[in-house]
Amino acid sequence: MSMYRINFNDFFTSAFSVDCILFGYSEGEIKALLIKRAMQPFENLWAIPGDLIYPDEDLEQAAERVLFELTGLNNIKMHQSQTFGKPNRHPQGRVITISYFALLRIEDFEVKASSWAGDVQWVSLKNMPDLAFDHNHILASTYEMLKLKLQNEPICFDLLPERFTLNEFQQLYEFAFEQAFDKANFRKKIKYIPLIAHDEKQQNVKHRPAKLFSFNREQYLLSLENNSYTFKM
Amino acid sequence: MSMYRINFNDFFTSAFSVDCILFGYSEGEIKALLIKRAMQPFENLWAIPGDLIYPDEDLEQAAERVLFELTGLNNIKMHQSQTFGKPNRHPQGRVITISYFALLRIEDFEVKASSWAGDVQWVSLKNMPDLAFDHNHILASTYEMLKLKLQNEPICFDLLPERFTLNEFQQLYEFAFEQAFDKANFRKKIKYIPLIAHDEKQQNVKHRPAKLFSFNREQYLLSLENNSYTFKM
DNA sequence: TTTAATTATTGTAATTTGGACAATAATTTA
DNA sequence: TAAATTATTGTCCAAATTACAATAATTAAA
Repeated sequence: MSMYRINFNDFFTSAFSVDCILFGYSEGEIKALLIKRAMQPFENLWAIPGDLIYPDEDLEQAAERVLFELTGLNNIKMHQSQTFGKPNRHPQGRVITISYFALLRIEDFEVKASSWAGDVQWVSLKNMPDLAFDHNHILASTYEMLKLKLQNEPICFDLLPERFTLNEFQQLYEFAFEQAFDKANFRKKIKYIPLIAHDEKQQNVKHRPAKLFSFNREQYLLSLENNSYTFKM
Repeated sequence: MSMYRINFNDFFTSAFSVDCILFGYSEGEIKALLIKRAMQPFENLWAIPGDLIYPDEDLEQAAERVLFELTGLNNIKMHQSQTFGKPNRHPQGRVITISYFALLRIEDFEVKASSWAGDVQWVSLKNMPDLAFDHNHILASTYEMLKLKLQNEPICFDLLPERFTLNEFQQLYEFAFEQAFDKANFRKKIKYIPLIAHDEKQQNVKHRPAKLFSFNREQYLLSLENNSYTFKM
């Protein structure tokens, strides 16, 4: 919670806000973290966590603060996506909003509604209700950006558990790109991605357990410097 | 020139601005259109054309208006890139700026400094002076975005002349990606890009003239609908 | 008019990648 | 112990990529 909460009108007639889109992956689906607004306007509607930026605050800092205040998520490094500023997107005045996003492992974090958030929940992108403001638009457009990044940067490993099976890895891409891949060919495709093969195996499955892998980030960063490998899916 | 020009202080203590980055290509180099500021702050420094957004104005509309007011360029469709908002990036108060960019053929447009722009000029990215505000940073970061788009969308044809040789086409990519390609292999790479081969040939060269091509945008758009081809370099 | 110089354009052969599909391996459960 | 299930590896063929060579068209100089 911030030290002070200034009145809406103190932001004059124009104001900036940040909207913080958290993407997670569980049960074979990509989900976004939403809050239920316990405040006018759009009271009781689900929304992307977001709020106004203080006049002396850096954008990225604001994104982290707002996310923490509403959901309890702390120290999440956010990436800027796009800025939305239709003159009437906010019913109470001119508010231009800068959207930020981050990816995380749902099971690694605990979320807790606070401040004016009445509830917090992970919602599957395939099952999105009508959201407050232009948040459906913001979310859809940021998801497109996520999919683009999934093809060109190894951010998939921020969504997968720290140790994953090659099948889980494949399923994430099948979900995002809405198409099935051949198992054998998928393994060839990822041949050069630096992975660590562990001795450990999948637990509690009713069939041959798969080997667990993790992403070798150190080696990846090295290869970036060398220009010896560029991630591509 | 707009109908009215409100005082800087009328934008309260916080304001939005747009910065309009125009990329062009000539003499084998990618260039950006800059203005010389005839106004404080940073008077006489070169800068990206940009100005404050009116409180009731759409962002994209603002970008087009500002570009026109400062450079005379009319009806240029701009694409959003990123938003910059460090609290002290503007010496006279809090200004968050949303950067937009567009590509055009330098020889197809005439630019003319007006409003508070003292001069306008195309400047090679390889030879960029110190710019006003954080404009070097904004420009560099938008150029990165341009390079990404050059790989995934056929925007190269917005930079090339309407009719171009395959070599000019190749040189544009060699400039952007700072690497040489094999001529024969480049032609294989672009095999599926829908081009129209004209009977016309290059003029005034001291050697065998190359055939001229143009981009078949209609066919490209059709193939987008069919999902029969996706541009990739 | 011929020839050298220069660049455009096309071709070839070896290698690598990609996709379809089959075979084998390891595990659980009945 | 066998059936079921999924993991993992292999094979074959087509397509793309790479390096490099050959040929074609034009200008300019001899």
